[in-house]
Amino acid sequence: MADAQDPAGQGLLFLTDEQLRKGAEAMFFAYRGFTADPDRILEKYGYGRAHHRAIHFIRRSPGTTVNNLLAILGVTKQSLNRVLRTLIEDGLVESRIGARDKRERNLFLTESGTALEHELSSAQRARLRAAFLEAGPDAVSGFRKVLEAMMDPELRRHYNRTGGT
Amino acid sequence: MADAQDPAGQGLLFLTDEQLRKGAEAMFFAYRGFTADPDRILEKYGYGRAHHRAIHFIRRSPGTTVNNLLAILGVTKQSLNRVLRTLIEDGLVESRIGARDKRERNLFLTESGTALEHELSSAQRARLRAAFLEAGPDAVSGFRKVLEAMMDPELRRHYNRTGGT
DNA sequence: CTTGGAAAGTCAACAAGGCTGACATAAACT
DNA sequence: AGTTTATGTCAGCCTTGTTGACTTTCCAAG
Repeated sequence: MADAQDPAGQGLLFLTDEQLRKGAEAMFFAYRGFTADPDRILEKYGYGRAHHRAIHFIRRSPGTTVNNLLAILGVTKQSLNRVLRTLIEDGLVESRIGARDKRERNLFLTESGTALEHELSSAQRARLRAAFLEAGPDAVSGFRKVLEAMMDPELRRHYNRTGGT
Repeated sequence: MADAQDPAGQGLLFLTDEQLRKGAEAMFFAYRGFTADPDRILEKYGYGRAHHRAIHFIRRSPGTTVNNLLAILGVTKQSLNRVLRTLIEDGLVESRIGARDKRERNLFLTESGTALEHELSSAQRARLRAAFLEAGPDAVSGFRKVLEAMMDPELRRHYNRTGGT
């Protein structure tokens, strides 16, 4: 029954139900580790993961609009707005009325917003750097390949819309 | 500045800040895809991700105790208890008083609990299977290696406590 | 120039699922 | 007998998600 996915038994052992379940658990446990360090930092400031996500994507695309952020984050505008409002009130994010289209708001990190972004991403990158080093470049390439294949097509577009070679 | 992490410029390009940020986004977008299918199924039954996690780990270790589940899931007993109570009331999970230690409760999936577990894990495995196939066995190996390196040591123990070769 | 619709913001209400703290019970251990 | 452990439960709080209704601003087409 372990070979239900591989009746011929030749080389598809990485697709057995057991291997797939194991992959699912790997995602679950790894994601916990992935968010653990930023979560601890956010708590100091009274923020949550939602604030982190907003800050991250504003840094990635300075001047991005609320609508664009909504598409990336996949939440409702009311939910995002609540988070954004506190960040603006606290002076971490600046919302400028659009130049071309004045209905739009262009979002930027302020100096202190940039500082928090850096604190958060430093911690997260440290964790990833250690994992990447331990696993090695080939493993990292595979990691990226599998994760990309796991994304919804629409999100995959957003993922590929950025820089890194 | 792209090479701040690789002053020598020789072969550590996968550790640049840009690559690490990209890896972080990969985790974020992929996790969204990873949970999307089960989330849709859970909604049909009025459950959430918390129920899925409980069901998953009870199936993985039938007869597991509440305490063990708490350690794996990393939530408070009040939070887990709320989820567990609904699953027991709905007849998806059975809670038997421990044989050796009568303070403990041993948790099992009932027939209908097993059915829901199967529906959830089927959807999740289908997504993973497609991703694994697209990426190939070597990529999958790297995927697993990086994710394992990303876990907190304590969770890594739980991860390695199970079966799959 | 008016009107239709898109972009954004706001208010209210609600739910899931985290959390803390306090307390109850039963069983096991010392 | 007294303490510790495992579990359950009540009450209350927070974050972050949801829906629905409504307003304001403003672009663009008729």
